[in-house]
Amino acid sequence: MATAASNPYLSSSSILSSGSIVHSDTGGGMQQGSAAVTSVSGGYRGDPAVKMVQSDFMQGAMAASNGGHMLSHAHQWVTSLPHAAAAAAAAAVAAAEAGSPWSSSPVGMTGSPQQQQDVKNNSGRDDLHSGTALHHRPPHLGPHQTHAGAWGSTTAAHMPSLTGSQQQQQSLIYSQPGGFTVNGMLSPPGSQSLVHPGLVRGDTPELDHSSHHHHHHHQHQHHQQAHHGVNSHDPHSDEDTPTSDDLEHFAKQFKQRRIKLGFTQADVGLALGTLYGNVFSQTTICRFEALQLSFKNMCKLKPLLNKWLEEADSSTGSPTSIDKIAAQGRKRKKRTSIEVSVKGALESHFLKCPKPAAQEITSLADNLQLEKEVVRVWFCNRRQKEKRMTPPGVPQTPEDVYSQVGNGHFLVDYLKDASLTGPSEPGDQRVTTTSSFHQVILAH
DNA sequence: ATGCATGAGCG
DNA sequence: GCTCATGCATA
Repeated sequence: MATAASNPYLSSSSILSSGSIVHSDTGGGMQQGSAAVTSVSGGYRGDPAVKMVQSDFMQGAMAASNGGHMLSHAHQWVTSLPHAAAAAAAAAVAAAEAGSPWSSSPVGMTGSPQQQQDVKNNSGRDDLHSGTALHHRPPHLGPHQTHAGAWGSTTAAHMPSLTGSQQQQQSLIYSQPGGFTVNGMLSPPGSQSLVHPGLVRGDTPELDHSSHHHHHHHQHQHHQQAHHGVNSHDPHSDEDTPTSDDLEHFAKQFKQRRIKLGFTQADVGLALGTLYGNVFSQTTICRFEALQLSFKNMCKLKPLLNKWLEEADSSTGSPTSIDKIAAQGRKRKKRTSIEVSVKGALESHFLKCPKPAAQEITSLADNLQLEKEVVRVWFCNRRQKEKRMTPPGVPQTPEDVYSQVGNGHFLVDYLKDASLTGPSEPGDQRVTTTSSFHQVILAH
């Protein structure tokens, strides 16, 4: 079933029987002549070996260098227009529930009844501490360090300097809307009597991570540190603002510990919620470990994860009741799957112009037969991707594989360039930086 | 692990 | 409409 290509944000129109239909789409993996929206193949469900392909990046790069496609596909679904058929199912589901477009729907949803169990369910971990225990009871909690708002303020104070012109931040402070956990127990939204949000959050992770400072990094002396560059900053920035190396190291270590302890990324994300009231998804944890977040974001999460780490290995066996977080409510647009060939085209355009004007997007969308919105979002995501710490397609351990690229820490440098660009930076320099990076990759 | 999507802020 | 943080859905 094609996704609602012609009807993105659904119209509350048709009323279908719901669930079943929608399911056939994703579940069966069957598509009837949909265009770009269709998923290409269903190949390897669970084969870890094959999954690493950085198709997107590589393809794009190659396409660009070759001057087009690297693969000449016989299939040209791109041409077939999904239009009509598409929307039906999606619309139906939503319609059934509420008036609002993406209203939640207990039944149909987009096709996946389950939340997003990820890999975790299969991991041996479940067996270990079955049912219970993803969360460890914090041995200490309320008592110490009760700097209400310390988190936000502290962070806020430093961030601006390193973020430069564009990484304006928004939410440095989180407040947990629903239930949060105090001792590893989930408190219902209404009955969080024991501790008030402020207290929980007052647990400034910031200080935490610094106190936990591990042995320091190694070589690397090239360049300045990732942050303080343009701004008058305190020399000891090492304390509060981690360097790229710090982050890299931490991330690596974190992952290792996590695995050692038998937790999945999802577990951690959930635990963070119970510890701080900030739940994160497997995705985010994963990206953190892979350094695929912005420098700033990495800095923000580090303290939290560090805290979790401490909790995790300190409380060897004090499992507490576990809980699954509440389901999320709203409806989401069906994920559009873009054809490789189309991606290639988008990539080429991106290389030429990372920031196409609205009109250009429109024409592009027209040519590729994609929704304008899809194209727009694609570019947004693509740009965002450029800004991440670790460029796609790069092995996690540069030293091992691409050591020739200077000092093996080229990523760090890349990072610095990216997140450092002073206040006066237009913000497109990253592209330049990355471009050279691309070439480096291609060279191999 | 990652692609496409959502939404809050900020012009 | 962009940037950013974040995540559902998927490969």
